[in-house]
Amino acid sequence: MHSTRGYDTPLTPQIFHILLALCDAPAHGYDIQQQVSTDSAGSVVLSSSTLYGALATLAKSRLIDEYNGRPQIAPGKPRRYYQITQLGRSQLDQERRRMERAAVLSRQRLLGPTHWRVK
Amino acid sequence: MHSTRGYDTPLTPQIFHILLALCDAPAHGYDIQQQVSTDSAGSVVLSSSTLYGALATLAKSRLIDEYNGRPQIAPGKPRRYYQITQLGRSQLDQERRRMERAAVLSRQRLLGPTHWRVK
DNA sequence: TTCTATATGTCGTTTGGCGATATATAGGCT
DNA sequence: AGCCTATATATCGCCAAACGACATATAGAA
Repeated sequence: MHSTRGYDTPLTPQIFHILLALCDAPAHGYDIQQQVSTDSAGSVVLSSSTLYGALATLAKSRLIDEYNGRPQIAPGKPRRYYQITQLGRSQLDQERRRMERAAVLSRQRLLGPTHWRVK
Repeated sequence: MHSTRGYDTPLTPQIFHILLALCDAPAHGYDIQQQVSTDSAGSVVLSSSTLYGALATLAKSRLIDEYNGRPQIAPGKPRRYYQITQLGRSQLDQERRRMERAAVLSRQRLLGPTHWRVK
């Protein structure tokens, strides 16, 4: 019950980019969606179903915290804000290390060692 | 019909590492499993169900080709070998570019610009 | 002969990603 | 006023991906 195994080990590209988008400052859903697109140069485009589903799971596994922002001026639906936790940061950093390593390996193997060894 | 959407857009870490493992030379399943573990420094460990399932899907979407190797010496089950295709290489390279960009961004945001800007 | 490593596979379940759809507000254009 | 687009949040249901558990077979070392 309530397992909440939470996101662990390697993060999916989608989850990685959501956490990356929250790295500098808290944001609300729509902001995250835009940020992910620009961060990934258009290669990761989150549908709203993916986005809000992922945010709910991330909150349950405590990689992010959610809270209500005040509705701007007039009464209306309060925006929901999300911020990354310390746990979220460490997971993101772990994934960052894997990707850095993987990027180097794939660069060597795809482009050849010629591009690596200088002079 | 025949959709087989095939692996596109961003690759999952698992699929990425399988393609990476096949980058230098063709290999059989068990080799790939070992290679992925070492390539990822233990952060991606493929169960056999994930491995062979993914290999079947990759073959169907033509990112890899499969063929039977001769059973070594004595008669026995022929090993199944897998090799990456040109399409597979381009998909891997596309993902490599995304990861390189993402690695730089996350490094900056996690470690701060201090580590980036020199002097 | 027992144990471990090598080697390949299936089955059933859970989770993740996403298209379709719904709702609501704000601002600009005609 | 009527319409369009962007902003903003959310649910439902489908399908594919990931994985634990299990099954099987060979070869070599202890």
